[in-house]
Amino acid sequence: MHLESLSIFCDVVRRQSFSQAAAAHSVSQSAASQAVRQIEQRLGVLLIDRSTRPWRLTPEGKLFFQGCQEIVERYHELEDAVQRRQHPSGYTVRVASIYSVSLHDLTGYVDRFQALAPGAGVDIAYMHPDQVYERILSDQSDLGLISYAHPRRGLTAIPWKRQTMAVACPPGHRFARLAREQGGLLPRDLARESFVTFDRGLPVRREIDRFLRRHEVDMTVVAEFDNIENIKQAVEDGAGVAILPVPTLRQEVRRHALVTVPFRPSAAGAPLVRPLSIVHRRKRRLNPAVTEFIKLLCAGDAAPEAARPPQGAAASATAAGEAAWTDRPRAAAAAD
Amino acid sequence: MHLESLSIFCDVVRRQSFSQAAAAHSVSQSAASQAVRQIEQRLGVLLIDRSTRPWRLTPEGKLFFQGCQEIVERYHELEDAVQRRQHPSGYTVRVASIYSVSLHDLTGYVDRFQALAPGAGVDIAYMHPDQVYERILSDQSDLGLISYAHPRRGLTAIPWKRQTMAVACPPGHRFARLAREQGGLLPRDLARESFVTFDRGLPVRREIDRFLRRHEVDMTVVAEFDNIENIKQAVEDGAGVAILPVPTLRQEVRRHALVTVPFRPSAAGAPLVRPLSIVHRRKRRLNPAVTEFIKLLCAGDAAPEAARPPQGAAASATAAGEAAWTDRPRAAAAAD
DNA sequence: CCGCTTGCATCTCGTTTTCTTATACAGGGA
DNA sequence: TCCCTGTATAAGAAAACGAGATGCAAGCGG
Repeated sequence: MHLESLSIFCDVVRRQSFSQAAAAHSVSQSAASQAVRQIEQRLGVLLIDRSTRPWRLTPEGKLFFQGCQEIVERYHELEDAVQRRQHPSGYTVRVASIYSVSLHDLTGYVDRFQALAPGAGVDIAYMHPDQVYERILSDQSDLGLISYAHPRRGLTAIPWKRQTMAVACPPGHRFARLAREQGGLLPRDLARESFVTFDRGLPVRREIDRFLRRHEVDMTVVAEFDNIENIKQAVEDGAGVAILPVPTLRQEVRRHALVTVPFRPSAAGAPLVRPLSIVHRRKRRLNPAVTEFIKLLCAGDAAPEAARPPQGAAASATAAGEAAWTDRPRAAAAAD
Repeated sequence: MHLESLSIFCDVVRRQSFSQAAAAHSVSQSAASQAVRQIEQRLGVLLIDRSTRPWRLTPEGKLFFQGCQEIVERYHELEDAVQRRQHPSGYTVRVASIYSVSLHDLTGYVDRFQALAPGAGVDIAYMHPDQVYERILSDQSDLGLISYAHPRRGLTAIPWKRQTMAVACPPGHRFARLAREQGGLLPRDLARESFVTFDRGLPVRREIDRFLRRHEVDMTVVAEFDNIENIKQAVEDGAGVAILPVPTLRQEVRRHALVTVPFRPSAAGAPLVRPLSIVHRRKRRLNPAVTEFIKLLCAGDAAPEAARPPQGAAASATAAGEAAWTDRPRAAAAAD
């Protein structure tokens, strides 16, 4: 019997819901249903009486639930204990991040983490997204922070943040006035504007293009770069405007080198966001310190459940290019 | 994590041997090795230090072993408890058996079982082997007793007995004297003898033919039946001799209707035996009462471990047509 | 009273995992 | 040194798993 199945069963009972338990375990409702059924079949005992609505635990179900709960918990504690023994004092969580997750975003978490777990440390390294994947797979880092996570053999991604994207332009640009006067601009205001953007083939570029196409806006691409820094530089130099994640513009805005102009909520479709994900090696139990750090990262954020929104349940948040995933053979690398 | 893997790990530790633990769990040595490795990989911790010989548990391994042992045991108890609650008092073990497993073989076990588990009962039904399979698969019986068990989707077989086969002939037959004077006969004594045997296509027939071929004996087949009773009748009627499992001849020998003439241990190859197996539905946890009954059946018999002998380990017992199996798509039905 | 929504079960099918067989490799004993 | 025993590893096959689609039944709002 799979311990994960037992855990799902416990969750189903606690939440009185298959679908919620499924979501909590990042599997489809179907999988949760099958997991419980499998237990029942193996035991030859009905644990949940589905004839009544809402369903109830059978007496056997109650008994099994109580035992199960303890067994699952004990096992998790055992794993913790074994792993902690290996790293007796503190453990340094090794994080590999893409450049464009600003230091600023992370230092807060790191401080809180070190306060919370004295003796533990966090070691953050910034690098190209391809390198992030590599470091995770080669076990040089525990966690990776990337944007537009895409399935890769042996990796699991947890949705983290969704950064709103806005237009960036020099302070003297006519858009800057628009921002002040109207509080933002509409996509069609961008028509025929000079545009500095990402390389074709990057997921973020595809998202932006899709957005512009949806709003039937035609911009004039004057430059393409494979990273945000170059784009910002080009915009500062007056090459044109860009569409970038707001948090990545903090520095430039503060020193008045650039201005961010948000989109005004428009009728057509979802706003433009850049999804950031936490990735880690799949099928591997994370060190307690690492788990703690992930919890911290996710706490107070949009996605507290480290879950994929599968099937019917909560499939809304997924705008276009992004969804939580747990590896799956495909291709291409994202850089931005 | 699979509880079965944890259980295997515990067994590996207890027996200080991967191969023995594998055998005890009816899997290949390879599978046991992989199971342990999988646990280690998931934990990211080495549990067994293989650099020394014999290998030893690492400190983490010791810790994990202790916890594991308890968790596995607790889970088994939980399953027991849940199943027992469903059948509060006694449970009747429903056995489906082929005709030729004599009542005599079983009554002893049944008595012992009822003494051991008061309140429990055993319900034995005799039928054609095809029906035995059917009853197991349709959950009308808990256990089946069959000969020459062959893989079937959804069934698991446990080797039970290996019945020695001998020549059966009328008391007046010349073989009867041979038996008295020489204590048995050699395969070649059978040459050109009139032979009553099983239908072609039955596994038992194939085994017998193989045996005769190995000893280069050519018999004259005078009649073929698909069941033992008819064969015995024909032999009693003087149609010829037959080769049958000794225990199935008990009645006829006692009332001096037939004589069994054993084969004298001859040089060439294995003796002729009929393997009997206990089959049950696969992937299904057996009721405690059923487990108990199986234990009883196997106790004091040749195959105390309910195990297949895979790979290097203990592959000896398997003569020719038989091996323990856990389903596997093939075809054909056995009757005898 | 009826169509709609919600929640779970079931089916199918592609993917992943797991297992077996075959083989390599390392220590220990003759 | 060579064989024998015990474990690891590789490759291919088989089984299990899980997602998505669909079915179905019960509550719910009009």
